Amino acid sequence: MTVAGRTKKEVIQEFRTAEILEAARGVFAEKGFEGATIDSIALAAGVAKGTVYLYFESKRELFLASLRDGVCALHEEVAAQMANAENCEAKLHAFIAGRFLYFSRNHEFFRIYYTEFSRLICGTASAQPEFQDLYERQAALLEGVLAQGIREGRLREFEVPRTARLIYDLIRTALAHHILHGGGEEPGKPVRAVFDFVWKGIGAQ
Amino acid sequence: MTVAGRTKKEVIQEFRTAEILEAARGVFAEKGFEGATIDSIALAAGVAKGTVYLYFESKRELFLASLRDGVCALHEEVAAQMANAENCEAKLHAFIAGRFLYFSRNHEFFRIYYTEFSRLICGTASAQPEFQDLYERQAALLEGVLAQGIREGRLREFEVPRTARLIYDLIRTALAHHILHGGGEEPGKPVRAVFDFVWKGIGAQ
DNA sequence: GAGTTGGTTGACCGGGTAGTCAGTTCACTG
DNA sequence: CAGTGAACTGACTACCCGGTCAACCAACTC
Repeated sequence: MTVAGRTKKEVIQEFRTAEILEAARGVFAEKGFEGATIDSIALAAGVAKGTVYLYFESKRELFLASLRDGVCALHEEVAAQMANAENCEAKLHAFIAGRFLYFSRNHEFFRIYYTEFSRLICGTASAQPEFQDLYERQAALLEGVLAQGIREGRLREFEVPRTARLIYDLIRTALAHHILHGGGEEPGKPVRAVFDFVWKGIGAQ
Repeated sequence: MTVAGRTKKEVIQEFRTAEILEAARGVFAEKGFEGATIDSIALAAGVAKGTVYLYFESKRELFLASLRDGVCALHEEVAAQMANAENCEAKLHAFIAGRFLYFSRNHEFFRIYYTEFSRLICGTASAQPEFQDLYERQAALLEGVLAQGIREGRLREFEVPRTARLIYDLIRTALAHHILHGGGEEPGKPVRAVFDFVWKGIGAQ
């Protein structure tokens, strides 16, 4: 029997998968990859440990799935907002503000995102190659804006890839402080601080 | 019997401590805290596992010791160089260049430093409270320069603590790329890139 | 060279967890 | 309502690793 083009089996699978993924996100966020146990994820999802292994091959695979999920959503949301912006200043602002907005709505995912990117830089990521891509897609978004800005004379001349990385990492760490220590401060202030810092630097005039 | 005011016992203890610490630094750098095992550290140091526990209370304590060591040396070196600089621009430059120089000479320590600071931000540090201090001492160094610069009209007005953190983290991530992916590029270039970015921002003029 | 002292060793213990699989449940079918 | 099998369970295995400690040297003393 099928409903709306999906068999019962598919519906159940989808439901369980989502249920386990959500639990995993919470536990991984709280405990980190090593600290999280499959038992605790199963408990949080309200299923037995064995069930987790019916839907995900291994702990690592489960972790990756929850990471991929979140990063793809982030990328799409930010890319859409940037597409709406007209000039490079607005696009850069959208890049920053979009991230702050997304993670304000996805607090717990931020911990996973942050630690995994730190590890990526360090070469100790659980997900080296699978994840390098996701990083580069985002960096490309930013590099495009910077290159455009220089062509248009709106930005001074600098090495684009290096600077894109600086900005990218700057946003990530600013986000870390906002999300993890910001005590619910609304994102307008840090967004402005980051944008001003990037745009104007700290020098007078 | 004593030689140069130190008993034989003290000499041996000092030697062993240094030997184990150095091995630990290498292994922690390569594998991270969880990935490193006391067995492998002992092997690298050329002693038995039990011996490690004669000189350090626990794995955690050993990790902390290797961390403290390096961070204190870094702090002193940078503080000294900043003291030599005259105006706030030179001091800021010394803060950046000093770090690049120190870690160019202490590659493997950087991995430990970097991951532990990332974790500190995340609240998953192995060394939360002991380490917060070290962070704050460094941040204070930077905040002092910024406050001075604003008073003197050399810097535009901004929130000092927030901006100090931005700069601090910016340097850390730039260092990460330089040390871990830079392929031995000499540090002059990234130092200039970071300094210019901080001082002038990316906007034209 | 027997005795003493103190640094060193590595087999062992206990606790913890990723992953497995034989057994159970239960919705659905004929 | 008996039969079937897909979904689920959780006790169990195999392994790993931090930390301990009784036994083992080796240097030094008398």
